[in-house]
Amino acid sequence: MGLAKTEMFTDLQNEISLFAKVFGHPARVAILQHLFKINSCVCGDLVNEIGLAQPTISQHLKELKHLGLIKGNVEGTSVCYCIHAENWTAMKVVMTEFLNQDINVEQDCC
Amino acid sequence: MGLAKTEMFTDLQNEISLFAKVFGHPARVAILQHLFKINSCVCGDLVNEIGLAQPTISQHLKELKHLGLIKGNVEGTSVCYCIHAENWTAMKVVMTEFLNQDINVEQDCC
DNA sequence: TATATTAATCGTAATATTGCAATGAACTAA
DNA sequence: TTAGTTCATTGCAATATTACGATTAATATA
Repeated sequence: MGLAKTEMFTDLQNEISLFAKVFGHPARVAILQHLFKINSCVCGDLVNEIGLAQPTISQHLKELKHLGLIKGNVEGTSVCYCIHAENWTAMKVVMTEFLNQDINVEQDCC
Repeated sequence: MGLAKTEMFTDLQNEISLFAKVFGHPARVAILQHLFKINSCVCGDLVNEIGLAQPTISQHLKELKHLGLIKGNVEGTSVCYCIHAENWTAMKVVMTEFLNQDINVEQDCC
């Protein structure tokens, strides 16, 4: 099928999985790391930095933008992409809570 | 292609994306939450709890086990699955560092 | 031994993802 | 206007993922 049955899960479970999915490709991880590193970016830089073709980078940027983790401002012929700080923080709250589920658990069973 | 070009990324970038990918499906998120909640589990419970067919749950468990986030002990005819505490902690270190990239960044550019 | 239970595996269908060449759209500069 | 630059979109091929029915393997129980 290739199609997740999202209707049988909670909104939170679906939200977590959507954030995780966008981090589930090394190119998008690399793009985000680069944006954090230089704190401002245009797509051309990323093509040179990462090594995938321009349409491929553009597609990954689109997915990051769709989730709100980055924003892009047109500046002449180029586009300035950067992290969306508020949305990143909001995402971090959700993901951190998921990752920290283990803190109140006593012991594993087996 | 459907095939990530992992060779052009760092080990850390690939590691992050592999962890994220396994969280990129709500069923696996739900399985992990359930395992944390009851702190011990057999597959049959998960089938009832989550609502997907038994082979589907088994497949998701396999992926979680493959990454080391859960472990399964055979107990008679059933299998006791639980969180692999050490590996979960190790994963959390990697993912938390990735999520906290924003803490030392001054301001977004646009 | 025969039957039941539990979970893994196999096989397959449907859909999603990844990657890129080709093209297009928007702007800049000569 | 014409040519160049930059990035988005389209279209397609290759591969991955998701889901489940059917089956198998392993164990338990009558």
